[in-house]
Amino acid sequence: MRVPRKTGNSKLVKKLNKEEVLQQVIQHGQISRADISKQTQLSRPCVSALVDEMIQEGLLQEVGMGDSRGGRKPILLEYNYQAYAIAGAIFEGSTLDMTIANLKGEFMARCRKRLDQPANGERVIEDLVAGLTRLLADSGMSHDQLLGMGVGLQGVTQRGQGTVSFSPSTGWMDSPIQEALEARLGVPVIIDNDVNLMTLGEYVRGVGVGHSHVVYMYVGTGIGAGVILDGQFYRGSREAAGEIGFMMIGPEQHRRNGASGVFETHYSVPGIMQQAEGVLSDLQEGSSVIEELILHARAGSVQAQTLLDDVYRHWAYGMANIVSILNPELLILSGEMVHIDDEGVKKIQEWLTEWVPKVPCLKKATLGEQAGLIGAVHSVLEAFPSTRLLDKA
Amino acid sequence: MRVPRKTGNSKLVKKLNKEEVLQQVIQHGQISRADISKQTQLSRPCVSALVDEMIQEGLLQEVGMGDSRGGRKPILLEYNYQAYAIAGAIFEGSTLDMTIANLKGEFMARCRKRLDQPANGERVIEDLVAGLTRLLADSGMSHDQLLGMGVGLQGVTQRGQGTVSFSPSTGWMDSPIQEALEARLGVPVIIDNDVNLMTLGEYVRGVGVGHSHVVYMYVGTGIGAGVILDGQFYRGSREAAGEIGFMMIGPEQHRRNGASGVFETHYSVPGIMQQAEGVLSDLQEGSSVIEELILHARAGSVQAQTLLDDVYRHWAYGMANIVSILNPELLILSGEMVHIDDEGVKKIQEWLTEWVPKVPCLKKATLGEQAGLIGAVHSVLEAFPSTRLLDKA
DNA sequence: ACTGTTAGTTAAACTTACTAACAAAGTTAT
DNA sequence: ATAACTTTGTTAGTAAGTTTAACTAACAGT
Repeated sequence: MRVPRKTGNSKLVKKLNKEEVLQQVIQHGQISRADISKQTQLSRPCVSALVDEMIQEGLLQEVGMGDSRGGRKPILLEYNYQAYAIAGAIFEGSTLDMTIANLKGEFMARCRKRLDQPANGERVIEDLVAGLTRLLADSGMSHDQLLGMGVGLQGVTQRGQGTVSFSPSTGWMDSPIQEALEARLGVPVIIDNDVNLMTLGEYVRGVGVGHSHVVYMYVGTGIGAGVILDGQFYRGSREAAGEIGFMMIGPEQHRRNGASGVFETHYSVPGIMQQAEGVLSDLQEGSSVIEELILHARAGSVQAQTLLDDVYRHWAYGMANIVSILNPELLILSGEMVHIDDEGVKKIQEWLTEWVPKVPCLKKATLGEQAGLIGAVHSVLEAFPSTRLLDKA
Repeated sequence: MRVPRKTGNSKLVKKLNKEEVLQQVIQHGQISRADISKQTQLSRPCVSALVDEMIQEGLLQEVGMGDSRGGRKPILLEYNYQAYAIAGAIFEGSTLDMTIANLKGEFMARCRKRLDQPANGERVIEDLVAGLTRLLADSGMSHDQLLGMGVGLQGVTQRGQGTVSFSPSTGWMDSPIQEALEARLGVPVIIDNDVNLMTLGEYVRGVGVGHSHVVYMYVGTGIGAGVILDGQFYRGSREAAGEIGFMMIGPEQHRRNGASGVFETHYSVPGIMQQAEGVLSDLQEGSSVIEELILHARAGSVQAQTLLDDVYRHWAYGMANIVSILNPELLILSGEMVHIDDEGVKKIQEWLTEWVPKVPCLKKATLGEQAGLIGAVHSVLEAFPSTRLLDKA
C-alpha cells in the first residue's frame, strides 16, 4: 500500500489549486476566470495564472464571451473533454463489446465482436487490441491520448491484484491479466467483475444518480450485488463484499462446500428454472423465466403464481437482510429482476415495509446492456481524476 | 454539509506539515528532529521551525538525549499527552460511568454514580456536570484543557443531528441533547448509541486492533451491530446501518409492524428466555441465559442442548448474512455471545466454513464494560485529530 | 589530535499566493 | 455624447513558506 505523502511544499498548493480550478470548470460547464475566483476564494491573478497554464497544457479552452453583468464581458472557459480518451470493454457471454469515450464519459465510437468458442486467452487479447485500434481510428483519437482501459467480465476477479481466477468466457484462468494487457496495450488497465461495473454505471449515469448509498442487486446465472457506501464502491476485506448468493435464505442443504451459496442455488435463474420444471413445460432460449411465470400465472396457473410468490418473497428476504445491515437509500434491481411486474414490486415493497424500519427506494436498472460499458469507462475515469491529468500534462 | 476548502495557500502547507510532524512524534513515541526530517522528507530547517513552534504551543516537549549514531546526540521529542483532556460518559442501565482521559486515551480518573429511577432528563444533565467537575479535579486538569465529551447511551440516537429519540434510562426523549449539553458544559459533545461506542472501543483498544473491516455483533435486550469498513465507522444513509435485528432469520410472523425485528424477536436474550421457559425453570437476575443453557445441557438436558444448538445456528445464519454482504476480516461477538463456550464457537465456525467462501476471524469481545467508555473517549479523539489541536493552540 | 559522521542552525534563493493598482471593455445615467 | 460606475483581466511588488547550501556543535574511532 502506497502511503500518500502528507507533507507539502508550494508545489502541492499549486496542484491543489489547479485541481480545484479544473473542478469548477467541469462543474459549471462554462465559467469565467472571475467567477472561478469567486467560487474558489483564490485571487483573480492566481486563477488567471493557473488557467493560462492549463490552456497551454490543452486541458482548458477559451470558448467566447459571456454576457456582461454591468462591466467588461467575461471570457468563458471550457474543459477540453477531448483532451484524452478512455477505452471500455465488456465480455458478455461470447460477445465482446467495446467503446471509446471522452473525459465526460460520452461514447465516441463503439464496436461489437463475437468470440470464438471455446475461448482462447491469447486470441482474446488480440481481439481486444484489434478492437481498440479500430475504435481509436473511428473516434479520431491517438494512442497517446488514451488514458487507460476498463475491462469487465463475468467471473471471479481480484481487481486489487489485477488478476482473474475464473472466467470461462474469455479463456482467462488464474492469470495476471491486467499486467499482460498493460504490457500489450501500453496503457493502464482495470479489470473488474461485470456486476461491479454495471453497479458503477447505474450509479453515475443511471437510476443511482444523486444517491450515495446504493446497493445494486443482480440475479442471473448467479446472484450478486454491487455496494456503494458514502459514495464509494465497497469491496470488502478480500474483495468478496456483495456476494449475497451465500446468504442463508431458502431451504438449507448440508455439505454444499464450495460451489454456489444457498440463496443462489434456489433463487438464481437456474435455481428458479429447476423449481419451475413442472410448471413451464419448456423454456425457449433468450426468454425470461420471470416473464414466463407471469404469463402462466395470468393465464390462471396456480402453480406458476405460487412459485412466483415464493421467488418474490425470498428475493425480498435478501433485500431485507441487505437493508438491515447497510441501510442504503436506494436498491437497484437488475438482471432477471427487471422483469418483475408492477404488482410484484408493490408486493415486495409492502413486505419490506412490514419487516424493516427504514425501507430504501426500489428501482429497476434502466441502462440495460450499456451499464457495463459505462461503468468500465468510469472506473478508469475514477482512477484518473483531474489530479492525474494535471500530472500527465 | 460544509464543503472543506480544497484550495490552499502557504498556511495550508504549514498546517499539513505540522500535522505530519506531530503524527510522526505520536507514532514513534520519541523521535529526534533529524529523524522526523528523514521520515517526512521535509528539510531539517523546516522541521526545526515547526517543532519549535509546537514546543511553544505546549504540544511537544524535549525529553533528553538519544544515543549517538556516530555523531552528535539527537534531542528526543515527545508528544505532550497531557496537553488536553477528554471526558467520556456511558449510561448503562441505571448507572452512569464517567472518565477523564489524556490524548493517548488513557484514563486518568473515573467515577460511577447510580441514577434515580425513573430518570429525569434535567437531573441527569446535572449529574453529568457534577461528575465532570469532580473528575477534572481528581485528574488535575483544567476546564480549559477539556476538548470535549463523548456520551453513550442505550436507545435510539441520531449522532448526526445530536439528538436522542428514545432513551428511557436517561429520561431523554426526542430531545436535542447534544446542544443542551454543549451549552451547559461549554465544550463539544458527541452523543452516540452504546453499541456503536463499544464497537469503536474494541476497534481501537480491543480485539479489533490491526483490522480495518470489523463487524461487532451484540446480543442483549436487542440485537445490533457496529460496522467498521475500510477503517471507518459506517452508519448508513439514515444512521440505521447495523440494525441486524431486522434480518429475516427465524420463524416469520406476519404483521409485526414497528417494534422489534424478526431475528431480534426470537434470538435476543428475551427471545431466547421465552423459548427456554420450559427448560430453565427460573432464571435469577444477573445470570446469563446461555451460561444456564450450557450448564443444563452438560447436566444432560436434551431440551437445553437442542435449544442451544438452535440459537447458535440462527446466530450463525446472521453471521453468514453479514459476511456475505460485507466480507469483514473480523467478527467480534459481544453481549450474551461472550458466554458461548469453545465448543459452540467451533460449531459456528464450522457452519460458516460450510456456508460461505471467505470466513472472517471470530473473536469474543475482551474489554467488557470498559469498551463503551474507551469508545466514548475515542469518538472525541477522532473528532479532534491533531489537525484541530493545532488550530486550538 | 585528527578524521568522519550526525544533529541542529543560519542565510539566501525559490516558489507560490496575495494585495494594490491599473487597463480594458462593458453598462447606465445625465 | 459623455461621464460615472462595474466588471474582467493583468501587472508589479510583497509576504509566507520551503528548500538548498553552508556552518556550528557534538560525538566516536583511530
